[in-house]
Amino acid sequence: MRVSNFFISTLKEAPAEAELVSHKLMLRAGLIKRLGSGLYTWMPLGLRVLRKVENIVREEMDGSGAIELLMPAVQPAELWQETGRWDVFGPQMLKIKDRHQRDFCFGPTHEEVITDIVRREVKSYRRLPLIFYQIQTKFRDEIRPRFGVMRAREFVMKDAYSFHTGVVSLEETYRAMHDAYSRIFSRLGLRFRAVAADTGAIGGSGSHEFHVLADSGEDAIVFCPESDYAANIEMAEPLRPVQLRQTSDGGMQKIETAVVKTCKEVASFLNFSIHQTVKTLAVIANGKMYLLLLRGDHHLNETKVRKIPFLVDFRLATEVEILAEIHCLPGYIGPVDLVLPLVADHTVAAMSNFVCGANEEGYHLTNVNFGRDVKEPDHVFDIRNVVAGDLSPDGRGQLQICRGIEVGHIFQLRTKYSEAMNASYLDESGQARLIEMGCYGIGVSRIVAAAIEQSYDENGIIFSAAMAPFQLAIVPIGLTKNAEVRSAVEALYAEITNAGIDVLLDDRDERPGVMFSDMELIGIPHRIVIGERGLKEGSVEYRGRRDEKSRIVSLQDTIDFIKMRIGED
RNA sequence: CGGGGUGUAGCUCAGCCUGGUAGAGUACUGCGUUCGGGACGCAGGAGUCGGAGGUUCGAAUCCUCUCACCCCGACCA
Repeated sequence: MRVSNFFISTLKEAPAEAELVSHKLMLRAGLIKRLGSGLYTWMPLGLRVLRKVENIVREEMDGSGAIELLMPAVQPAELWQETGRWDVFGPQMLKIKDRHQRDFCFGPTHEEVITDIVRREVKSYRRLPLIFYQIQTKFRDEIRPRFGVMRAREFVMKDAYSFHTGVVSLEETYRAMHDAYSRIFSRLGLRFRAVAADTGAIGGSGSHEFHVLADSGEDAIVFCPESDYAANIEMAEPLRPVQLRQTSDGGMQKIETAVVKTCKEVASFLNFSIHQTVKTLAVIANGKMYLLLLRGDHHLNETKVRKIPFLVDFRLATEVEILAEIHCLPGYIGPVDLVLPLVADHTVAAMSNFVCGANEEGYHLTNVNFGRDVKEPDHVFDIRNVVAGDLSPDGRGQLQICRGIEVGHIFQLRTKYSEAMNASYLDESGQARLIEMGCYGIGVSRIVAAAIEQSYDENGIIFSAAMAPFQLAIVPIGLTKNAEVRSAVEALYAEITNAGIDVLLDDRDERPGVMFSDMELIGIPHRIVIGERGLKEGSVEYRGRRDEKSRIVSLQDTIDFIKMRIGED
């Protein structure tokens, strides 16, 4: 491709709207253009990158036995009403009406449509298992779209759905998808990690998220360097404490702490470690108040709490409710002398001689012990987020936490949709059975942003060979003025094109600095410079995008050298 | 949805406080000089100052409303 026949539009300065590195670079390199909040045009250069990602995804899906189809982006409301998700999905779903005032949505996902297809098409166990997938534009009306295509409202997703006669077959395909995803992200040159994930309302037995590792990631992921344990922070469980309580001789004491409220403040005010403080959260579930007990430095994990049967619909109590029930302001609540049910985190249940609120404004209690000063917790659960240093649940080391960008998610759906939509097959004995299902998503457009987030320098994007819009840039010096340069460039360009290498020839009449900067900004992995100076010696210059310096290559060897360099990617 | 901020040329921004003919850099067009890391000179095109209403002889500037965009938050006492 010649630049003169293509379209590149780079910017020296990033538009003010962009915050994240990848967002800035994608705009500066002219990969994307913003149309509205969370709506982006993929410019020709960006589209090439997107297509490379799509094709790798497609190859690996095809190679895993998945069959591509393409479903409509616009879906009738009736299907969503069947599964109850028309209301459940909420404001994230873009609902639209046609001219007859019939309800539709712009598909945020396609479980309903594909299940509808399969229930009509598949009647016999002989047709199963089946895996369908598509690569398609989705729309989710995000609360706050941000970071360019990272969290856009309209985005490209690969979504796959599998159908099975039983769990064994489902688990087999689930593993095959897990492996395919690992191959996809490896081929794309990404540093990633698969982590156990919460199945949420969908339920089912298994779910994994695939995260590209990046400090700017929106998700916290927990892993154990000593073992292969890795989980989303929603899911990760610390090993339960085994140490026994050691009740001291000293009795409980009430101490004036005045305006000091948070555990951190109280700990430093009383000169205790924050590890000796307990914070008490008043929550309401089913119209009843409960007290959740956490160690001062720990954070409540809402997902875990909602898995406790009587706290499924919990919410934090309001100040008014707390005043009515405990007669004290938030900040000074404690479990002592209250009849409310106590739900303690495992860590708290093993604590002794701790500090907590005195249920009186301006006062806290020290040296508090379960069984002596306060009743034993009514319930003990894991209700907190793990922190770095917690022991891994497999007992094989300390957990660490890092940031990730979720680019893939696989689910064992089981029969949630087949049941709601009555998708069944006849087994060998002629009996109707529900189809077991799995679903598997990849955020194709998000991958582009995530990859940049993971690989850039002060000059711009550094694309892996697999994702780069072009493999090689040819930058001629003096193309229009020097006939020798022109003929050498044309000859090499023809040769490289014939060799099937994706090459971009910068045939603009620009100064060299402009061309160098642009080719670096857009992240092309390899570059050849041809100028009068080198041609006199019968040589050209080569430089890899990550290289410190150029190296001289003889003109005759150029094609072989390039093939070799690209082959190393 | 709550809080904060910003809307002036394709992009980055000044001008607004203290009302008086709309600016710079960059990008773009033409000519010339340059030509191995985002050149220089001269000339030029380009903005109903987000929109509506109001105050005023006069509004980018003051007031009211509205829209868009960005950031933070949306339960962690």
